[in-house]
Formats: sequence, C-alpha cells, structure tokens
Amino acid sequence: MSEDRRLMVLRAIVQDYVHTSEPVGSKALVERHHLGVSAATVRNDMALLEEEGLIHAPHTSAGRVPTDAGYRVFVDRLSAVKPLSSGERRAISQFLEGAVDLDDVVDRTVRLLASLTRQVAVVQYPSLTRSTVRHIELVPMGSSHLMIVLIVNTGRVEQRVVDTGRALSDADGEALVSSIRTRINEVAAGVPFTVAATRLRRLVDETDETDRTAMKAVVSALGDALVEEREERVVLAGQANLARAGADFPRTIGPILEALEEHVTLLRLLGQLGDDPDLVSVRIGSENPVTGLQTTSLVSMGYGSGSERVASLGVLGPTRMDYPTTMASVRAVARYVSEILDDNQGT
Amino acid sequence: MSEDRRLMVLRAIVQDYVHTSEPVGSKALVERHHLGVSAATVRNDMALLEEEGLIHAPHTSAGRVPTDAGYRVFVDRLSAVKPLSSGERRAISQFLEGAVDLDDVVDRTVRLLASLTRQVAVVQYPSLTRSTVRHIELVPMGSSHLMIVLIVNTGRVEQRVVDTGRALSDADGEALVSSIRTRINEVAAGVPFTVAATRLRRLVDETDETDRTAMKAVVSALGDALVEEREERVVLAGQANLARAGADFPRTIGPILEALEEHVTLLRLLGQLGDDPDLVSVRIGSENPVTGLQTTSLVSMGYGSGSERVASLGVLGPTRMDYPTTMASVRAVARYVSEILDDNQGT
DNA sequence: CTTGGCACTCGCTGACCGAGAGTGCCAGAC
DNA sequence: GTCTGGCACTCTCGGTCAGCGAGTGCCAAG
Repeated sequence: MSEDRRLMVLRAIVQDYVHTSEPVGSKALVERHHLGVSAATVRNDMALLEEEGLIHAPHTSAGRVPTDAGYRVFVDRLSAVKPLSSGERRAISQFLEGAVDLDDVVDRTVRLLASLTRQVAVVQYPSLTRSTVRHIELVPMGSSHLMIVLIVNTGRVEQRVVDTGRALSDADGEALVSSIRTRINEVAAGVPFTVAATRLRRLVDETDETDRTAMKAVVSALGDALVEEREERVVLAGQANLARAGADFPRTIGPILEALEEHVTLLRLLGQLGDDPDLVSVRIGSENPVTGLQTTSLVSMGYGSGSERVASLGVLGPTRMDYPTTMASVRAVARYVSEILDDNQGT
Repeated sequence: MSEDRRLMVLRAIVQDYVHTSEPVGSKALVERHHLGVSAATVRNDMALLEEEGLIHAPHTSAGRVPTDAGYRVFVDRLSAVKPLSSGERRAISQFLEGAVDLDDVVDRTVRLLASLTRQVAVVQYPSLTRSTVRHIELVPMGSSHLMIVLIVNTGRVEQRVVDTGRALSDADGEALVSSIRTRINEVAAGVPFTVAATRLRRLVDETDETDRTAMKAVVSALGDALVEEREERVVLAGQANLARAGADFPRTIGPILEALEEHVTLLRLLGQLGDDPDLVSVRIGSENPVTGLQTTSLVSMGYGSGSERVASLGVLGPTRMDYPTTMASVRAVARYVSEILDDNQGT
C-alpha cells in the first residue's frame, strides 16, 4: 500500500470536491482521474485516509469530504501555487497603477482582490508602528486655534486642531508658531513614531515658561495622533461573495458577517502571519482561533514598501476553496502593492 | 363600514406582523388588540383592505401581511415617530462626542446607527460640492517635490505630491514656494470649490514665465484634488444584521449584499431625499428603484453643519421593520451629527 | 352594519417507500 | 502482499399521502 498513492487520492478528492462541492465517491474518482487502480482499491485508501483524519464521510453511505487537516496536507504537500496568466498580471498592475493616493491604493487593492478571487478581501492599512514622521506642519486657524498636520513617510496624513489659548494672528503669535514648527520638526522629522513621541515630550520641558502651554498643547495633540494612528485599520470588500457560496455555510453566514465587523480581531488574525513573511500564509477552518470564522479559511500575505512588511492583506472564503489559484492571486496582488508603495515611497 | 376602523385594523396588522413576523389572522387580531368588534367584522375589513392593495394573503388560508403600499399608509398616516428615551439620547450624544476628527465622526455614526437600529447603517461622507477651501499648505519634500495639503472647511484634508522640476531647497526655491503659497491662498482660501478651481486656473496665466511651470504643476494637482474629492463616499456597518433577519429575505441576501457594494448607486439613492430635507424620508420595498433592494426599506435623512444639508445617512432593513422607532433613531442621530459638525465648524 | 356559524381551502408535518449512491468486507487473482 | 470484482448493507433524498389546524368567505339572523 503505497503512501504516495494515498496522497494522490487525497489530492484528487480535494480537487473534485472543490470543483463539484459534493462528497466524492470512489467510483466517480477513478472515472475522472486516471489513477490506474480500481474503485475498490481507492476505497481501501479512503478508509486509511479517514483513519488518519484527513477525510470524512458526512454519513455512512455518502462520498468523502476533506477535513481541515486534509486541506492542510493538500496545501502543504500536494499543490503548487499556480502562476497567473500574463493577462491577469497586466490587468492587476494596470488597475493598481491608476491610484492617486494611499487611500486609493488600499481601496483599489481590496476591490481587486475581491473580484479576482470572488471572495471576501481584507486589506490592512499600512501599519504605522514602524512609520516615521516625515514632516509636521502648523496652520493657524481662527484667533487662537492651530491645525496640526502630521505627515507620515507612508504618505498618510493626520490632522488635529488645538486651542493654544493665545492670540496667534499678531506678530508675536506668528513668531511663536514658526518657532514651534521649527523645533518640533528638528526633533521629530525623519524619526520613528515611538522615538518622536518621547523626544517631543522632552521638548516641552525645555521650552520657556511663556511658550510652554502652547507647546504643551501641540505636543499633547501630536502624542494623541501618534498613538491613535498606531491603532490599525482594515478595509473589506466582496462580502456579497459569501452569499454566493451559501452552500458551504449551512446557515452560518450571520456569524461570519459578524466576525468580519470585528475589525480588531481581524487585525489580530492578519497580524499572526506565518514564519516567513514573504510566503503566503494559509489558515484553514478550525486552525482559525476566531469564533465564527471556523468554517472559513484565510489566505494572507504581508506587504509593504522596501524590505519591511508593514501590513498584510488577504482573502477569506469557505474552507472549500481553490487554494492554488487563490494563493497565486493573493501573492501577486501583495507583490504589486508593495511595488507601488515602493515607487511612491521615494518621492 | 367606517374607514377609520379599517385603518385601525391595518395598523394592528402592521404592528403584529412586525412583532411576530407571521401572517396575522382575524382571530389573533381581536385577541391582541381590543377593537371592540368581532373576528368576522375584522374579516370583512380585511377583505376590503386587500381589495385596496394594502394587505395581501400569501395563500388562500393564511393570515394577512402588509404590502409595500400598506406600509406606506402606515408610515404616512398611522404612526408617530416615537421619541427616544432620555437615556438613549444621552448615550448617543456621549458616543458621538468622543470623536476626534471627521473620519472618526463618520465611523462612530455608522456604527452607532447600526447597533441602535440593529440594521444596516449607511452614512454618506459630507459632500464637498458645497465645501470651501480653508487653507492650502505647501511642504517641500526631497529635492524638487512639493507636498500640497488642501484643508477643507468641513475638516477634511487632502494631500498630493507633485514634482515641480526645480530645486526647492536653496534660497530661491524657498522664496518660490512661499510666494506660490501666498498667492494661491489669496485667491482660494475661504472660497467654494468650484470658484476656487477657476480662479486658480486663471492664476497660472498671471504668473511670471520663470515660475509658471511650478505654479502650473501645483494648480493642476489642486484641480485634481478638488474634482476628486467631489466624488462622494459612503460608509456601511451592520451587514451582519441582514443575516439575523434572514426570515425576511427568502434566499435573497446575496443580491442585497451586492447592491450594498455598489456605492455609486447607494449614493444616488441617498441623494434622492424627500421634499423636506428636515424630515425623515422612507423608501419602502418596491418604491426603491435599485434592483436587489426591492425587499428592503431605506430610512434616511439629511445632515450637515449649519443650515446646509451636505449629506445623508440612514439605515436599510427589511420592509418588515419597526418604522416608528427606526425613524426616531435615524432622526436623532442625524441631528446629533449635525450638531457635532456645527461645533467643529467654528474652530 | 355586525355577528355567529359553517363549509372549504391550503400549507405543514410526519410516515412511508423506492431509488440511487456509496461503503465495507470477503474471497479469489496476480 | 496487494489489488480487484462482487455483494450485502446503510443511509440520504425525493415523492406521495393522509391528517391537522389555522384561517377564510359567505350566509342568514340579530
């Protein structure tokens, strides 16, 4: 009894089941795949596979269905990531290159992934934990208010309005604003968020009594923004695809939609990538720690500019999914997005 | 045969049906509501209501269910918008007041609406068609690049990076940037988008030959941003609530989710408010022009800072919904959001 | 105009049954 | 030792049928 053939049988079962979405029996199997043995032999192999927990029969006299463990083996040992056609590659890059800013890149990416894989797409906003401050701009506004614009190296922009409690429109005020602007940029520009935050706090103490309240207001708002922005965001698309795959979710579409609205847990999920961030990570069914998503699989990959993986993206679908092509799409999109971010990075 | 009583019966049917989600029969009706007449009388009234097309029997021997027209009459003539409890009002305002910026206001609003009504919430971003430019800031970046930050009176911020093709780091460059900054703010600050766009174009012609290319680059990017931002956006939450109401959607949850992903059509829907923008607008089932949403009702209302209604928000749910309380929630939220925007407006 | 009565309609439920698909196992072939 | 054909068995699925119950429409009387 060759182990090899048993795995061939498993692969055939997975492929057929993904294709037909019906339990596959021994007879149908030998017909569709030419594995040079008879149905009876296949049945023996199936019995063993079932013993190993890789497949499972929904009821005594039905065909077999892969278990989560079965899919796992399939993904790890039995499938190669299918390369995309050159047409697809071109379509992807063209679609993404039309983006005008970061929001647009993320928006286009998530839509693209959803329509490409016909599943739910999930894209995490580039995380700012490793981001650096590019520039901080101050814009006086009204009599005593100041708008603070924080520009991040990824191209993201955050703004806050603070009340300095001082008139800013006279000469004194203008001098103050300009001095604060210079000083905070001196300590914070080009510096990672975490470092910037501590340096800015120190700056307050070094400031003259007279200007300290104004400086304090600005720094505290900036501190907020730095922390606030570290709170990560995620964008979804293609929820309708869940309904299309209704057969795979016996009445459990509700919990899935609910889980998808819990952006925090989604982010945690996306954060737990596999060992190698350059590889596509697949989490199958019950491997998934989130309640409600245990009938789904998540195919994800990190992306980011330069060598850093600043965030992840992926798709979520029924465990019965076409892993090779889904993985190919996710990988291709992740790479293109990284490229795009690289290009914009330099500017 | 009093017309009054017939309407009472209609109201009772709507209320019961919304409550139980089962066709309501004459007997159950007289038991639950004390309408001082017998079941037989109610049956006669029901027959008439059916003739008028306000209710409908799913099959010969079942109870009655309101039609879209029936709900229409109910909403227009038989129900008063139920006032919210003071606790609810307080919860709403507290939840919304924690918002730090416009994104956050919109985000909180949509979540709040969804959880309040337990339905799908839809919030349109404040439209920028009537917005004005508050300030334009230029930030030199790298050798010849310039980041343009456009600040809108609603608090929204847009940024673009352009290549001016000229060195900006020397004294000449700084002078150029500062001159451009002053001049564009002179013509555009405080001015509505449409006007700003034309004035800015004129500005290019009035610029010296030497500085013209740089000015042109800035103005063209700004023009893009102004148009781009006019493209409106919409945010959703609570899709999971659709699944909860599964009984109301015989297998048609897919088309609804699909329709919800068509943000363009959603925006068009939200745009078509009723006559009085200060009133809650209700679009019931087939009154709704969008394919896929014809088993749903949309309860919406405009909101915005000052007297202008710059955008709308609302919730979408099954036609079998509790209109009075839903309308109350939508109205309350719309008002609070308007207030919040008003407050931030002044700063 | 209302009411009680009554015959009628129709969907829902559960039981039953036959067909079909698939399995497990065994005995024999290679 | 491994593979294969055969066979009895199991279980789901779809269809049919009867009984039940809710609800209706209509009618004749109050």
